[in-house]
Amino acid sequence: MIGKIIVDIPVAQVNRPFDYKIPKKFEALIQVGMRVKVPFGSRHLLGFVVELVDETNFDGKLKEISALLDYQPFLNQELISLAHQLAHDLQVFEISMLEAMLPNMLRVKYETRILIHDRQSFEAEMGILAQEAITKEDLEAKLSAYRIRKLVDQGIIELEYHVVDQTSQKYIKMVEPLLDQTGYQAILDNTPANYRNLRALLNYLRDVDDKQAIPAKSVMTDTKIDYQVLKRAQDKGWLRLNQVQAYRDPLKHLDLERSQKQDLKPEQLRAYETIALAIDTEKNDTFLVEGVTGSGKTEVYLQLIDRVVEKGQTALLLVPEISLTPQMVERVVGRFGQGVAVLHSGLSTAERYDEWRRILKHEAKIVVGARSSVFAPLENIGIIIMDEEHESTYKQSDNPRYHARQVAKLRAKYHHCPLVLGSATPSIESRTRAQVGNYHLITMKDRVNQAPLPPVQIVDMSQMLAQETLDEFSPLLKEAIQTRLDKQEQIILLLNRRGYSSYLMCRECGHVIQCPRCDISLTYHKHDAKLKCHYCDYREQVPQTCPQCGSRHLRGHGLGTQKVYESLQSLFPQARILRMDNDTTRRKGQHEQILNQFGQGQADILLGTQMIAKGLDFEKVTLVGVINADTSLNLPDFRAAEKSFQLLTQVAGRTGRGAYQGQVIIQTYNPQHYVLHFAQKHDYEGFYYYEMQRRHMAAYPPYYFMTLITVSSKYEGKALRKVYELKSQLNQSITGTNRDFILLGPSQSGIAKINNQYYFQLLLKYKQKSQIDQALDIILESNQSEVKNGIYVTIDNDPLFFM
DNA sequence: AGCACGCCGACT
DNA sequence: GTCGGCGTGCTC
Repeated sequence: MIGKIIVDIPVAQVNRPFDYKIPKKFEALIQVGMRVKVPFGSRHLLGFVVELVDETNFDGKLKEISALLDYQPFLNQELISLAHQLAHDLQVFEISMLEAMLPNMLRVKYETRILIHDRQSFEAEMGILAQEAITKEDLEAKLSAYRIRKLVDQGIIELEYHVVDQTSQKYIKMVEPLLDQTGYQAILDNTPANYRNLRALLNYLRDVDDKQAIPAKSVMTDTKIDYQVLKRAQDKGWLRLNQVQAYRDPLKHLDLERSQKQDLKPEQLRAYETIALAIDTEKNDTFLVEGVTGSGKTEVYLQLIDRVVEKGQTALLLVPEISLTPQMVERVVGRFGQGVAVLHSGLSTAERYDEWRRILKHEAKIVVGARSSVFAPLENIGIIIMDEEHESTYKQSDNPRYHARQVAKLRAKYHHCPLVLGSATPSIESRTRAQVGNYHLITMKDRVNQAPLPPVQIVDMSQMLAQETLDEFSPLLKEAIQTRLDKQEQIILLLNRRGYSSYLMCRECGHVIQCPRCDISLTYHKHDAKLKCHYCDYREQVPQTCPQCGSRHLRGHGLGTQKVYESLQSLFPQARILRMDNDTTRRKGQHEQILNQFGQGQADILLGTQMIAKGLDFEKVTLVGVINADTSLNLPDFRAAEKSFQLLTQVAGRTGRGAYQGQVIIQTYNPQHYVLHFAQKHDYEGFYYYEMQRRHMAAYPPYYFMTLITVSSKYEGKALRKVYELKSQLNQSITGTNRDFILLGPSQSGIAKINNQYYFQLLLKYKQKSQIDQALDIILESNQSEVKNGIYVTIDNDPLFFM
């Protein structure tokens, strides 16, 4: 028996399976997906079994697997194959993909221990008496590598390589009563009064309601007896003590209020039935559910999951991290009880590991979680649902840069099950797939509570300049705030502060200078007073006056929450204001705490960055104000419009949820911008068609695929040399075979220098991924040698963020 | 990634 | 002859 093993070294040279002999004693136990310890070169490493075969092509002497680290595999065949596929698609090493799938607890540590065989010679060499345990570091500090090797050769010491597994399980002891009420009473009657402890225990056992196992700990505290007494009781045959694996149950504090099925409204019912048909027929269809905020998508999801579970299958519900609020979790757990595993970033590594094990043991049939739970080891999946599918948090921002949607698609295909993508504002890419018929489009236009979407007013802030009142609040917004304060209703104020790069805007006409080639904003570089394009490296001098209206009021734009908070306080001294941004939510749980405070009416105004736009549902909020819509509109990113539209639509959806009529006010220097025009009318479809024209004209996704290649180094010259080298390399290897291909750059990254590293990038636009795959693989491989020179190259297919 | 192996130069 | 410092290439 031969095992094909991927070893734990993320480099190109060993990015393939290695064959190992399986010793007889492991043959019955070993399975694909297990972690094993293997000798590799002169050390021992962790490896993953990816295949078990009978023959090898290797014409050397095979080594043997030295240990199994798991009793059962943590990854099944599906996930092993998925890792292989994704490693290829994402241009990462297979081992990186495998490790990204697993809970961190399954990572191992490597330790080198030193065994001293000839203590006398060793002490003579060291010049001191050897301590009991000497570490490799101690040794290396004292002796040169040459000397150490000599000692090993002479057999004076031996280096022992260990792979240290970190998994731990929590066990608790349970007491299982073996007799019934009369049985215990009978024994009690025959037990003398001086056996105080035994009598206490018998009393306790007699009165236990049902004869289910009870944690030994609670028996002991309730009866004030110790463990020895329980042992004696076991010997007498009164009870049985069991060791049971305990889970660190992250849900145990939740007060589970059983939530009931709600009746579906006609639109919901239609969506439900369409998708249910795919569940029943096990059809791998993708549905894009385009439903306005409040259209009751979640209820549809829950009922679909219910149907899947009834059918004996499992379900995966993906939500953005930020939506994974206690309310959301409660809603799902409340409906399905303990059969739900919840995976979110708030879990400790141990808790995550426990949830993972519950899934493996089929104790959890429904998984709710953020991005990485797309790898949950569910079997026989009947539906995968991805809520808020447009959210950029579904894409991992560092290697492996997978998008949960891409993974979900592969898994749904494997399981022959439907994939449901839900959003009020679908990503342009997904909406396009629906347009061309790859996805089934299901639209939900009605709000469940029949409330109309709130009216949106747009305020032109450039008018403010004339009035010499350069503060952040227009008269209209001020007045609207005052009205709500008087009526004791609540207000949400959005301060748009995404992105770190600055741009230049005319404060009189709102004009922002664009790249003539790329149709995105130019970025303002202070140090050399230039405007630069981050896609194609177009540059120009910063103009003195606005090219559109001639005004001299050109400014970089950016407002801090603190500053706005202070203005707000001085304008409305009586108002109770809560601030929510990265500073005030850094600590765990602060985010929820602020929301709870606001929900309980402990504040009048919630002022915050994008994070307040998501998923809040507060009935008394009747005013939403967007203080500066421009920031996100002018990001140097071709998706700036799309992101802005999503943000504005989302934040507008925070009002008018209850019985009260809502109102939305958006302040901007660009009142004529098409995004605002469509956002005002809550017109996603209109926005979609307009945006598609723009993408078409400027050759952006979904008309072209994009890949971003970033080169970084401590030395500017090295990075520059490399990036030009890559450019000519790419031009050579691709242009010949495929003319439908655009290579932009090199350009400086938005933040040219972070952590003393210089960043440069190339942007590839192309029509067919297969035609650039090879070129990218070559880059990945050659890049290996460059790491030694301090040059780093990263490849990001379909980048969501441009620095 | 580590580590062995081999070649070279420096120093007892 | 002994030691240490690199560049190269391999790991089932």
